[in-house]
Amino acid sequence: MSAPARRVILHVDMDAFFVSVELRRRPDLVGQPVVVGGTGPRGVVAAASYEARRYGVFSALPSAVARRRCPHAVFLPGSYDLYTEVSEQVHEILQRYTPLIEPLSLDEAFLDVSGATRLFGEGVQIAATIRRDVRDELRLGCSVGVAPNKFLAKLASVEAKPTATPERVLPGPGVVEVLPDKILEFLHPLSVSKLWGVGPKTLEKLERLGVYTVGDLARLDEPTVVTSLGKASGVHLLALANGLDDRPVEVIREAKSIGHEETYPQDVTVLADLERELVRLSDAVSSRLRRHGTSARTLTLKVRFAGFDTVTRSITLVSAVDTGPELVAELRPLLRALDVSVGVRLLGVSTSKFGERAQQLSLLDAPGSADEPIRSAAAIDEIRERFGSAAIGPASSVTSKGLRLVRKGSQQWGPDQERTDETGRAR
DNA sequence: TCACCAGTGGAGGGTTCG
DNA sequence: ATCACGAACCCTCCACTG
Repeated sequence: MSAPARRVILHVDMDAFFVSVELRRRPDLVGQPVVVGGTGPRGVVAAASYEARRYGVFSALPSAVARRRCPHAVFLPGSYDLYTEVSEQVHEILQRYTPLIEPLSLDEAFLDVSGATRLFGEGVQIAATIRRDVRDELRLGCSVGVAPNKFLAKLASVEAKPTATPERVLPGPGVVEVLPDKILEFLHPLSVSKLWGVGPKTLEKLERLGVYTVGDLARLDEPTVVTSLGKASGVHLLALANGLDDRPVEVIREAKSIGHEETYPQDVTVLADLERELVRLSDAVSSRLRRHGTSARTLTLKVRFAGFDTVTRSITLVSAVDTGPELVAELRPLLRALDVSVGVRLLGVSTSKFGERAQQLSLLDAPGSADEPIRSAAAIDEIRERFGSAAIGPASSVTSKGLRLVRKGSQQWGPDQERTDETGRAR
């Protein structure tokens, strides 16, 4: 019928978010290289100030490398709860301009402001207003991309950002718009690696086809691209290369998997220790499942060995489960089937294929029968709710030596300095 | 009985993103 | 010269069904 209305999409991206939040309470560090992230030898950088970026420090870089590149940088461990809180404050500001917000992470969001322009002005005007609000009210900087679709808005926000060269930090324009009639002009000169979905592996494949820029890709025919990249990825990337992206801004995205994984300060070689860790992880994941009011049919165990090679082992059940013991019962055999003698650096538990827990059909469900684990799990959840999540842990997460294998609390960017040697025993 | 086909779903691995 | 964590999505292989 009628042509689809032209969309106005914003991509809002906080500048060096975690670092900027820290600098609000450490004004003495403003202008210095500051790094937030894992502090241990196996940690990674979560965020780097633009001054640190001058030295080639960026997020996901191993902390050990970052230290070498920028020894005089200030390293901070990071406070995830605070970032979550500030992220919500940013979200509240965005809410003033549209309810159509799709958070991408703590520091990024898409906004569909197509219906807001009459009230608040054109896209760039809304973008500038948001930047002003965030700066004045939260003392934080952000960059905004404006475009007819999500993908172009994201590329535009990159152009809007400050840049760090070895010599200095250059402020960015803050807001960049890609006008509908300038799309290909903007897009085609860009390196194909800027496309959303083109990582190192895909880039290699594309370069084998002689593709270096987005324009090069746009000139290829679909069969060629599909043969090289597969059906789904090929079709999608080709559309992007032509500036086409009709994915809507999705306010609510249902989680499709819930999991938890941890890297250990030292490789674990003792199966019994890993089984204890399995109990801990299963307990944590099942608790989150219940908090989401769901249960899972597919359970996946992930093991990263000392040599960094990684395997997953999964099992799909007939009916969904949501308690720690149930997860452990299914996953332990999968763990035992692996040879862990080389050492394990990471263990993970993930759940997917969510569904309702199977109803108890039996007429014989006396107390102490099949639904008992459900009730005790609910009781544990209630205690955690009231006294904090550290209040209860499975008894088996305490080793025979009475030592917790891993600290409580979140392990967001890798293990801290190893602490098992407090006892004088490395192991 | 065999070969093939289409569809579905599980298992395992891989890639990408922030 | 080391490499986190959480999640989404994709691909390939395979078994099963009709």
